[in-house]
Amino acid sequence: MPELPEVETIRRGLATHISGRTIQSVDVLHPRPVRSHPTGVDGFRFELTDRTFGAPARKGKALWLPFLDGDALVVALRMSGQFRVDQANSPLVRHTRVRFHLDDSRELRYIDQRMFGGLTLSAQGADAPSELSHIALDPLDPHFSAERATDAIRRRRRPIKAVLLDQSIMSGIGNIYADESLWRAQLHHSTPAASLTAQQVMSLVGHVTDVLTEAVNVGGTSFDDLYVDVSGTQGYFAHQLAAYGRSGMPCNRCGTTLVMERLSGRSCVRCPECQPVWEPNRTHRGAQQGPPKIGVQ
DNA sequence: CTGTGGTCCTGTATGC
DNA sequence: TGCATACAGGACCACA
Repeated sequence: MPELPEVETIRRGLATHISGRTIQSVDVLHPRPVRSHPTGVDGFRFELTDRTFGAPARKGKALWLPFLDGDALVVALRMSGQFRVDQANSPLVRHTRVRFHLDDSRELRYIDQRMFGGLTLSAQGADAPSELSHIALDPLDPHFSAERATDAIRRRRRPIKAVLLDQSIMSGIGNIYADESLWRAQLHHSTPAASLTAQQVMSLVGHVTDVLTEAVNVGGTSFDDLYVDVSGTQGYFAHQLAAYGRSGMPCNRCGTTLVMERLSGRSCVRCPECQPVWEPNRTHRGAQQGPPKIGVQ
């Protein structure tokens, strides 16, 4: 569920609350989120105890919590994972799965309704966990290059939305911000990425960066309690969504009724007027001409 | 390299 | 009210 803005909001919350804190003990309330740990639930509890958190980090939607000893806890929140930092004796919210008892009479709690997510101990992963090496830079990373991302996107012939959702090309985007970015760029989700001009893709990458930045600034998008920050507070970007969740409502640009469609199982909301179906050989070059030349000088 | 569909889970909304 | 079905912010896998 959480996309980059939500994960970044969580990361910032954790940075202020758990950096420098030592884990005194661990309770695993459900084994599923710890399924990747080779020595099981008991091994996980034992190996996490007595470690001290450094500064939480993020790459796209992936989060990791470095320990001062050089290892890290890699977190995949997937659809419904979240963290809370609460007083040790405060009531547990529903679906609390793992509790880390800290040395300041508070607890870091991992909550996950659907449990698609999980926690993985990464050996020597404090700086750059190998588990995340396949994930590309996200648009808010200081080393991100819009030009390189544009080249990588235009090398694919798949539908542009599928490319946006592919975390190995450019990371951080999920279904919400993909629809928002495509609406801003006035592109249809099925348009083959390779059929777009460099200018169009540069513009799209710019819109992606803008949307993610604006969403981070208001704490992400909350529709319900499935996404809240580490204090339980909702984000406010839902009020600014132009496409996602607005099918049947008027387009903010032209007033046409937005429609919902599907692309390989994911819902897509678009404006039929502003984001028309892509036709080969209409305005831009066809995908059959092959990928653009890239990386030349 | 593509696209599709199933899978991991739980909960909610909708329709009959 | 009960029951069945579809769908949900993600990502991985097998398969064609």
